[in-house]
Amino acid sequence: MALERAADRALQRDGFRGRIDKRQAILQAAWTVFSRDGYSHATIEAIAMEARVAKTTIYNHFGDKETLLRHAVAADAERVAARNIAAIERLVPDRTRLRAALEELGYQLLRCHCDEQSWQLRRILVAEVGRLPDLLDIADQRAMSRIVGVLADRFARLTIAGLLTTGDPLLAAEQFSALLNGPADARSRLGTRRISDRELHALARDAVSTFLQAFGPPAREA
Amino acid sequence: MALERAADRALQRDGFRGRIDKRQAILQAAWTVFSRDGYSHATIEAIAMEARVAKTTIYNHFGDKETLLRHAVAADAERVAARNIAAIERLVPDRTRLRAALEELGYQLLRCHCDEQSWQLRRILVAEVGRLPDLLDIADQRAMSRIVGVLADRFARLTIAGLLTTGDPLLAAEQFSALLNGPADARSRLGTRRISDRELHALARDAVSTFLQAFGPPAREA
Amino acid sequence: MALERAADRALQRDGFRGRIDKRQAILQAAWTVFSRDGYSHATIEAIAMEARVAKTTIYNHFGDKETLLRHAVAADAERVAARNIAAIERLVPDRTRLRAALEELGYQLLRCHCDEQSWQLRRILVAEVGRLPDLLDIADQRAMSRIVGVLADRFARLTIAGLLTTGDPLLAAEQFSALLNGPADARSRLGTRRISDRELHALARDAVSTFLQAFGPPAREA
Amino acid sequence: MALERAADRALQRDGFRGRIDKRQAILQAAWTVFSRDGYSHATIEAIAMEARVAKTTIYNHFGDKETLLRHAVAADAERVAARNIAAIERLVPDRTRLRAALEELGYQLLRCHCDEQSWQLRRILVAEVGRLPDLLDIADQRAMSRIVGVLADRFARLTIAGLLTTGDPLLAAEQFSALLNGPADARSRLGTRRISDRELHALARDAVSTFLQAFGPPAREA
DNA sequence: AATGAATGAGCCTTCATTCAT
DNA sequence: CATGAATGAAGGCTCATTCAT
Repeated sequence: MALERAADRALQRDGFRGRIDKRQAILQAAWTVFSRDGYSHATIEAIAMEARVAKTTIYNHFGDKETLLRHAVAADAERVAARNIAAIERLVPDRTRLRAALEELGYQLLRCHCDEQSWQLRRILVAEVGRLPDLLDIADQRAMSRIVGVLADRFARLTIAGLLTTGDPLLAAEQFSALLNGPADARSRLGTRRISDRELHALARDAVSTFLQAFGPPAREA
Repeated sequence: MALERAADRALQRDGFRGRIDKRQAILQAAWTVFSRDGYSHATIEAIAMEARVAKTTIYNHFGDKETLLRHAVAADAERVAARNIAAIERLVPDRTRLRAALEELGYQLLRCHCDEQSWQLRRILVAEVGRLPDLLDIADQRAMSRIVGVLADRFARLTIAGLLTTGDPLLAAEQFSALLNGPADARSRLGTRRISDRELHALARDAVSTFLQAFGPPAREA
Repeated sequence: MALERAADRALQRDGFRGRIDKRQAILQAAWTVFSRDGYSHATIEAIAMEARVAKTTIYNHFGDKETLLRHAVAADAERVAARNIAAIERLVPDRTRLRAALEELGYQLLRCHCDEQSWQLRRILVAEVGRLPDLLDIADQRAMSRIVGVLADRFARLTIAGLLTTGDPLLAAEQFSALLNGPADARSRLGTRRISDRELHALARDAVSTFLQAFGPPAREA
Repeated sequence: MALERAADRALQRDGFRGRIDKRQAILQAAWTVFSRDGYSHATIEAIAMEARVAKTTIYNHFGDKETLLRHAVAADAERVAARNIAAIERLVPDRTRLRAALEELGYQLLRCHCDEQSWQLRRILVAEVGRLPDLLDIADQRAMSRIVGVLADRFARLTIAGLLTTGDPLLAAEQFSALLNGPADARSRLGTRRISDRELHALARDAVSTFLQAFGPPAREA
């Protein structure tokens, strides 16, 4: 809400040093610091320095640390969602190379999932969900739910097109995600270890393989 | 190591400045507080009060907050692992009701997974893995790895018995877990919402269903 | 360096959470407390109270206790040096009453040396030089060295004027100081006991007497 | 006082590991730690470890930290005094090489004065004299006063023997010490820097030179 | 709206000291 | 007497937050 107010004056004058918009700078800096240090260890001062802004300015814009976190999380969730959805929407229903297409999609989703930024978002969510439960709402409605939703849509269309056999596209979408992310989480040691591209491809292949045996096209694919 | 020293005097009277088993009391209290408040928000003082002990006593036993966390995590991981493994080992290879048995196993694992204690352990791990990477090692080697390992063993036996078709039992175990936990995580809103028993059963059924289509017995079971 | 920033607003009103010149107030309070209690026994809280300032303000200005000590020592060394040098510069080369003039100088230097403030500075230096060796540099270059240097200059001029016979004016200055301070230190029990003015005069006389026999004017004074 | 009680049983039985006497071990350890870390930074625990003794044992023997310090200081003062006095007593009244003998004495006294242990004793005295004034009495009556006293005696004898001209041997002794130690203190940066033997000899020569011009034999020695 | 200075609450940790055996 | 465990009282330092300009 307050997030937009600033956008309007994003182009206004502003004395000295060229600057995009303080509010934006703060949000970026906040995310940088929050995701680097975790919410509790992050300090407003660090964020202020990163944003080249006085501490008080942050308070003027966001009121307090929690609110700042909420805004930062919202912004990041948006970014994360955008990347995931873009990947999903590249999935074309092509009868002849369904498996390849799904594998490519799986790979792309895994890349998003294993990205540092994604991990950091999840880390903060998990860490703070006890104290700040609404954080999850924010992130969920901007990223998680939307992503699975879009994926389910795709699967529904593929089902209609006779390429998949999903009684419940949403369930299929959830399981597709789970088959991708579950093993990846284990292998990346909660995002601590980088997973090579080759490994990612392998993970995608395994997931798709299982997925297709359960939800593959009606007749063939025994 | 030093963890056992205390056990010896576990039976003493309580005396004035009693001693029963302070170490154990501290460990329990630590876990209570850590998992309730998160590592950073937890204070040694709160733990001391919870354990009915002087703050310094904690330092005498564990040195510092981090070390205390490590010990507490280790202890809890042990508990979590025990419960999971017990559930797995109850899985009997019975040809006629394989599906029912797997569903029961899935349900039990889900109950473990969705248990508050489990969630708290995971929360702390995820939250602090950046700053304290060895925490993951501790938990992984005491719980996560062991659990998947035992599960894989089971699947291997079932494969040999001709009840499953798993080329790579470890992969099967990972995917089985993923199919269970992934959807559960989403539905429980990262452990924030309790999932009803009925829901858990449903989740188990869905997971097993997909699982069996991929890894079911060779001939039958279309 | 940062020491001056505050000077600029030295004239402001006092306001509610006044500001007059906190930095200066802190420095003074710090010296009061440090020299009263010694570095280790002094607490930041005591200093804060003495300066009527919040503890944090001290940290904002000086970063930590050590740095605060360094600044306080520097400030005090400056004061001590000023007094000593002023005394030395009052020494006029007068042929007829050289002895009287030297005795007066000796007396003045002893007064400086035996002053509480001087003793406190020395106490802290000696006590902490092990842990904080650079303290000595600070004090030395602001007080000790300068003082002996100025004294040596004076003696050099007197030598040129034929009033003294100092092959090495610096040595003469050092020995002059030593003859004054050494006995004074013993008599004052490391600054614990006040020495009466009569005693100080006597000490000066003894020192000058010995000094002149070694460095007195060329011809006479066998 | 309590110091002697233990000495009596120094040879008694004592269970286990061969040991000289716990009390003695504690005293040594105390001095080691006190002089290494300074009184405030020294911890009873460190002393206990150094002495291979339980903390409580220290309390059994000495009651509290201050008392322990007093005893340790007393013991060390004794040691320091012994070394100094030994040096002084080696001074023989020899007409033909008085200067050489004095220089040798000066050199020996400087070595004592500049010794680490001496500095540490002085450091602690100076640091704590405010809070624990009786420390000075202890050290003074066991070391400082005795040393100057013995030196004054020597000078008195030399005066009677016609080798020196000291109206007040005590003054002469004090000034002799001052001429030695004053410059040495400056050059050693309060005991921080080691002074080479050559330098020490030079310092002794300078001191003796001035000293003899003031207190040399009656007629000769211009 | 932006800033520099100041604040108060609190946290981790240390240490001299005391119990109970 | 010696010991291991436990304690209470601080102390240094950090941080979110607020004034006053």
